[in-house]
Amino acid sequence: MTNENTGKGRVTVRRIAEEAGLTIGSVSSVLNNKHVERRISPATVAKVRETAARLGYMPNINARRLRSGSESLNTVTLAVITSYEAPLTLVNNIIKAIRTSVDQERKEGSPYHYTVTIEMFPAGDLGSVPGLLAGSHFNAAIITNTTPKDDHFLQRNQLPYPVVLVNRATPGYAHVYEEPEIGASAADMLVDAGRKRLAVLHGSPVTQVIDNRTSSFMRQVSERLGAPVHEIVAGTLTESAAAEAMARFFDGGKRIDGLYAVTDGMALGAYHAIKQAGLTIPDDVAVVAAGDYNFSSLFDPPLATVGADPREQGAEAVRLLLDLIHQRRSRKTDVVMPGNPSPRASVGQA
Amino acid sequence: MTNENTGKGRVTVRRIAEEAGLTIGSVSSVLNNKHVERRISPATVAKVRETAARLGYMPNINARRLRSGSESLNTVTLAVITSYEAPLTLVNNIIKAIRTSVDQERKEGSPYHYTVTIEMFPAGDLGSVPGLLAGSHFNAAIITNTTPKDDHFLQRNQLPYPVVLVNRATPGYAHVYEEPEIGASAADMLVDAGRKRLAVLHGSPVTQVIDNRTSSFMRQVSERLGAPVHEIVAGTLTESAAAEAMARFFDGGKRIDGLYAVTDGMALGAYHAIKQAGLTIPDDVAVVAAGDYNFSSLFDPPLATVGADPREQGAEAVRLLLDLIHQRRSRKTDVVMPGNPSPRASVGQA
DNA sequence: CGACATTGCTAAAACCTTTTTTCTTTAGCA
DNA sequence: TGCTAAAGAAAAAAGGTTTTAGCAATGTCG
Repeated sequence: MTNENTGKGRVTVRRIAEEAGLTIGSVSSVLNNKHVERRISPATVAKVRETAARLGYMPNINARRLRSGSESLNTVTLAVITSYEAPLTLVNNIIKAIRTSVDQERKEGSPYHYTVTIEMFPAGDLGSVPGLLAGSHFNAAIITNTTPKDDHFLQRNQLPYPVVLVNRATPGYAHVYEEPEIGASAADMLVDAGRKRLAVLHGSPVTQVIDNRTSSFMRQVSERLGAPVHEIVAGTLTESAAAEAMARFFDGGKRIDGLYAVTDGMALGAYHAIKQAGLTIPDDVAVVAAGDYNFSSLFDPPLATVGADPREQGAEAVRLLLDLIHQRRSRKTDVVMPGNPSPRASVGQA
Repeated sequence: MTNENTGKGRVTVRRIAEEAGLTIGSVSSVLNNKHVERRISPATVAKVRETAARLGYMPNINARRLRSGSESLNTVTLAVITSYEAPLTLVNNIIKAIRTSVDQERKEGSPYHYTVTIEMFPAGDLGSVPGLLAGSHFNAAIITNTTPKDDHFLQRNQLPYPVVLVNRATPGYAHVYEEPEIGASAADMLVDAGRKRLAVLHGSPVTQVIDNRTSSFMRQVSERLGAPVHEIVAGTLTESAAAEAMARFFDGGKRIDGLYAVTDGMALGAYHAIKQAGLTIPDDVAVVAAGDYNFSSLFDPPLATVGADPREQGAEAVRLLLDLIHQRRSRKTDVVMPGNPSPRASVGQA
């Protein structure tokens, strides 16, 4: 049984009321299971239920929340906005950080309720997020995994609500971003370990963060070695795409002794391809990656990383956003996350 | 500058209007940047802006969405509900599946707009999710990572809107769950490889899925070997907790030749501990895990898994939910995901 | 048999916005 | 001066829902 609502717009309580020959109020009482206290007769209850089911009634959540409860008065809607293609690990950390902070506030007696929504956009098309410009869908947002194109969009259109960008700095917004020189630190690790023939492994989408990691690495290598860097480009930022790209690279007969992967997930893929090619880490190829996961120390051999702790980064972004929302201007408006180098066995360090 | 709203309830446009000696309509025009077309004087614009900023105005999103746009008429709010403690990998897959399905529908001319919200609850306290019983916050939900306690809650309180449980089957709900016998398949893999001294590695929270994986493994081992199974319990379901628990186990002088990890992330932790202990995989210890990630084939050695593809599982849950929402009853109401065994090197198979 | 409850429903207010319509002032011009 | 036009702001309507107050008919009881 498909619903019988034939094109006359969405089914509302009013529509049900008309159809059933009743008042909006009575219908509402039944639909909210208040028919006992409101003394609605069983026959009426049945009729309303039947009609609602037949028409495929779906309540308008906005109207419902608007009307009911002082609770709605203090509801703040937060959006986490990310591109489709990017890995969700950072988003996870942000979501968890939001829920943690919010619960904390709650315990401290804040009257606010928070709702968290997720919006995704095709990389480069941030503008397609509904309600983004008007602010009609949320009160504040954390935006991440943007491409340079998206950042330009943000610069052209100043969003009229509190926003924290987890990304490269963009004028006019609060932001949290990892120290830009982590690619350089990675280069240092490899060069200091005596490696000469280096490669960088990256892929699409080329978000600002990825671009940053890549370019600072290449710049530093060029500065210290004066040698070119192999650029190995995977189709996506996934582990398996990384493995494939590396395998292709080795099949091409190319040889390197040091590799920088822009995410540690990609490094895992690279590990596999390297071992597959009969090479050892770090003796034949030293590997270092930017750290997104928190378990790269469990790789075999433990993976050297340089990078900001993504959990800390998520927490910092949320802290910033809540400060903006509550107009606590005492706090700073942007945060650079230090990229702690963790030299580990994959570059020959204990 | 903290906002000056002193406890008189939330700041609304009305409040701003009073404070500024204007009408609601004028205030609204300014706040929506319509002051040019609506011919509001610059002085008034400034006054409104100043007042809004001073009071810390935050628009009521529900009221805004209710009023503006036919778009709001066809908005469906979907919730993804999960426990805090559980890993978000399944949730990721669900979110991505939602966005994909929804875009697909969109292209096919569906008039609906979808909003996705995330709700989290402390494991065992599903009831604390706001709006859960009344359905006042969303039109439909996918609920996952529940504990047995949560499932009882769901059974006692039938939720008055479409719900898909990603979990063990619960009467009265549509559900997607992985084939219950995957623990048994894992046991078979280990026993068939000639392993006799087996252990299972799990941790909190003990969701239905985890419980299922564990108990079917133990049952099958007991049936086939008649021998007891070591139960190694990690603090959480994370990689590092798994590594620690395994290290403790080995430190206790215990010896095993086969291990079943309830998630492949935990298997990664176990790998590390096993190698740390000077043992090799699979010669000394064969390892098999239930597959949550999609890169376990890149582990060293490639990890044997039995498990449902989490991407497929997410997609299936979303398909089910949309069917329920649109009352397409032709489709089935529950789905059992087959647990495809992937024997790999970690159990001595190519 | 009149006061009073109970039943089952209707009517209307309220939630907070946005948008459209209407009204009042002021300015411009002949 | 008398009229029109423009500017600026007020007023009202609309959006879907829940809840409160109330009304008419019927039943109960002293």
